[in-house]
Amino acid sequence: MHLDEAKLKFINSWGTLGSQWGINRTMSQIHALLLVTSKPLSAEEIMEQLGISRGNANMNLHALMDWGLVTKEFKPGERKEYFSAGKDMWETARKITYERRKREIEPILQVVNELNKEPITGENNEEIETFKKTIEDLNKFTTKANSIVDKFIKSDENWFYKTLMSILK
Amino acid sequence: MHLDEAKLKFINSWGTLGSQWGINRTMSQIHALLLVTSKPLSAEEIMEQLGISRGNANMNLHALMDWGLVTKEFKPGERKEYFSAGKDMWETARKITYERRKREIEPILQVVNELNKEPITGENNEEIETFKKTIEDLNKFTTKANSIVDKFIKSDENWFYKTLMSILK
DNA sequence: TATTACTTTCAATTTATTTTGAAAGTTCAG
DNA sequence: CTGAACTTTCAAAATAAATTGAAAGTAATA
Repeated sequence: MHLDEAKLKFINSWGTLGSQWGINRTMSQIHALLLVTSKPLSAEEIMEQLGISRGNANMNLHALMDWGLVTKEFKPGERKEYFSAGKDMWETARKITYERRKREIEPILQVVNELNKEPITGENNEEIETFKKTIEDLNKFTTKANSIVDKFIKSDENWFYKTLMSILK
Repeated sequence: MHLDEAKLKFINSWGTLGSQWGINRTMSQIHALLLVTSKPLSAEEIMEQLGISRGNANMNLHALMDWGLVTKEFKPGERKEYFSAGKDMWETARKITYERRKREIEPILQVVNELNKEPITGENNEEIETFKKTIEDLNKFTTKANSIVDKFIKSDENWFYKTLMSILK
């Protein structure tokens, strides 16, 4: 398969996946494009290669920089900004995990913690019990999941692979 | 806080979260409602409590049954269908993980495996190398992640907590 | 200061997703 | 078979999210 075709295939798949993750398609596509391109690209080049507008490119490049997945670079003597994606998969995964935790786990913990503390009043005792039990279980589970993810985010690659091996054995 | 208020708060938060996960809001809300209700509810009751249409309730109840999070029940002598959510958080998490893996990890693996096998042709060797390296790394990483998740899905609760403790220590 | 070479913003448009509700379908009791 | 009690379907409407592109903003240089 020719490189251009392969790149395109990768970019499109990554884009589709992103959207199934609640990440917008263009953002993932830009990321994919930068991942498989050896040299930094300018906004122009990205717009052209993906066929998107300037505004769209700009917004999503900024989102990618917020996530820490893409960095801005300058070429000496040039005014234009160039962008490139970190190529270390381990770091990339960590950063994505960090952002997803922020959006997916932390909000659960917040609500569930709050509801878990508060005393619940009402007439129907069975309902109250069910409610309290559900919230309590959810709280326990989420807290554990959060710790694991946290450990992962803070860990280094070697620790991860070592631990992983011991789990999978 | 009164039970009704607490339930509402939980249902709304769970709904918002769902949507940040790429799961539709109503689906999560129905799930939340059933999670905190001790007795099975009919479609009517769900429609009424969440203020949604019959079609919407029906579609999302089916989605929840597809995920294995909700089951249909019949009351003796009644024609109506009643629905309730499994209350075991461990099982619930496993089922959600299973579905998410299907949508999030498997498609990456498929594309990346395919691209990894195929020889890449083209003029620019540096670009080809970058491409191959990225795909290869991604393949390794995703394969590992997939194994872990798989292990989690197939494991039982005790194994999980034990392993977890050893990781978190 | 004015010009040039860019980047950023955002209201308007387009596209995608969700929701509705009425009609069609099903099942069962009589 | 018929009607009642329900469930399912799906085209149309509503809502939400992403995208555009032109105008406004910024910063360096002459």
